[in-house]
Amino acid sequence: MTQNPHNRMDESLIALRRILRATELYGRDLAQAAGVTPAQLRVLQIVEEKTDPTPKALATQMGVSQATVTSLVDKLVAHGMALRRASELDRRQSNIVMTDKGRRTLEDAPDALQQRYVRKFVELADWEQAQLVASLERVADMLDAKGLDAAPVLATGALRSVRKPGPSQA
Amino acid sequence: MTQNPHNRMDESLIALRRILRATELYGRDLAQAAGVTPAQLRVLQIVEEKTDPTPKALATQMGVSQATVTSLVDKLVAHGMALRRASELDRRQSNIVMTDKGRRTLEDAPDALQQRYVRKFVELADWEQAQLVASLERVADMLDAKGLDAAPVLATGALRSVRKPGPSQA
DNA sequence: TGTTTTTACTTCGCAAATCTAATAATACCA
DNA sequence: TGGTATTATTAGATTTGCGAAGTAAAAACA
Repeated sequence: MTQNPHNRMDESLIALRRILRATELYGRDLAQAAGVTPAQLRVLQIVEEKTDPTPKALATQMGVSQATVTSLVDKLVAHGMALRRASELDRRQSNIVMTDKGRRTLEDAPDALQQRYVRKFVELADWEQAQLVASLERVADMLDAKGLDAAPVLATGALRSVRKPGPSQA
Repeated sequence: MTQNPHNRMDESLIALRRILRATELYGRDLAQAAGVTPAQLRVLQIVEEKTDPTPKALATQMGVSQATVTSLVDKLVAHGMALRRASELDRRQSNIVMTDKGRRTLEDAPDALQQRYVRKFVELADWEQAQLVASLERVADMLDAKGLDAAPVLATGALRSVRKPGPSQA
């Protein structure tokens, strides 16, 4: 019965790749619908969560350089979704503040991938949910995604353009 | 006992995000070590798998435009890892052929993420492996990564630079 | 056969995400 | 006070990726 271990290994890798790919593709659509790119959306999410963080804090949380944060924030500011407020405590710093428009974007945006997943997740039986969580955490550990305090939000944030995928798409 | 469903939802999303993130970060290191970027590496993998595919085939498989493939192949050719061979059957087409150097790169490269995962995977008990596969496939289905015939290879291929992450990295 | 359409690939220009390095302002420490 | 460290931005470079336009070859059609 039990199939050989090699098959299983491949199967798990394929499933992982599918997950990665799905997230990537959804990220594009999501960004397209919301008018912001995945990376920008991630900034909004963190701004919401941490309440007016500094660029430094954003960089740390996202695991990117400060220069990258500067450019992402630039775009959000240009879109009127966030603004920079000079810190009074430390004048080197600034705080990124979300505007109403930013908040609206954030509310509308994450629906694509996340809602779909959430919807299906809640349909699962109790034990199935538990099983899934256990498995996912196990895989995450195996991949050694050290203790990043990841927010409960899906969003690759590694995509480039905001357009539709390619021609192909079998 | 059974915790509330909201927690579990969050936990699963967090685990997913960790998986995504780990893959992304490993992709960078991997590419750095191998001298090719994740996207380029993916091309090499497909070239190996499908044996001298056309740019068109690569584009389809990867889900990107032909223009993108052209530029990726350009880089591999520049690195001496692949070359274009004019097709004799259809002179509009060309075949991407891997060089020895390309093959060597491919052999050395995937060790980072994949080996780590593989190593841990094989250590698992039989039933655990089965469980993991089932869970991953379930999640992939939930995310609706439609029938992409993903190769059993991990590689985000959505990263930009080849350098180390940012400064931070809590 | 000759014309039209389709297909394959490349070139070009552009946008986004990132990085490194440099710079300016400020904070902290001794 | 002077030197060092931190914060943010700017500048410049890469890489992935797209679409549009162009070219060449093959296929379809009349």
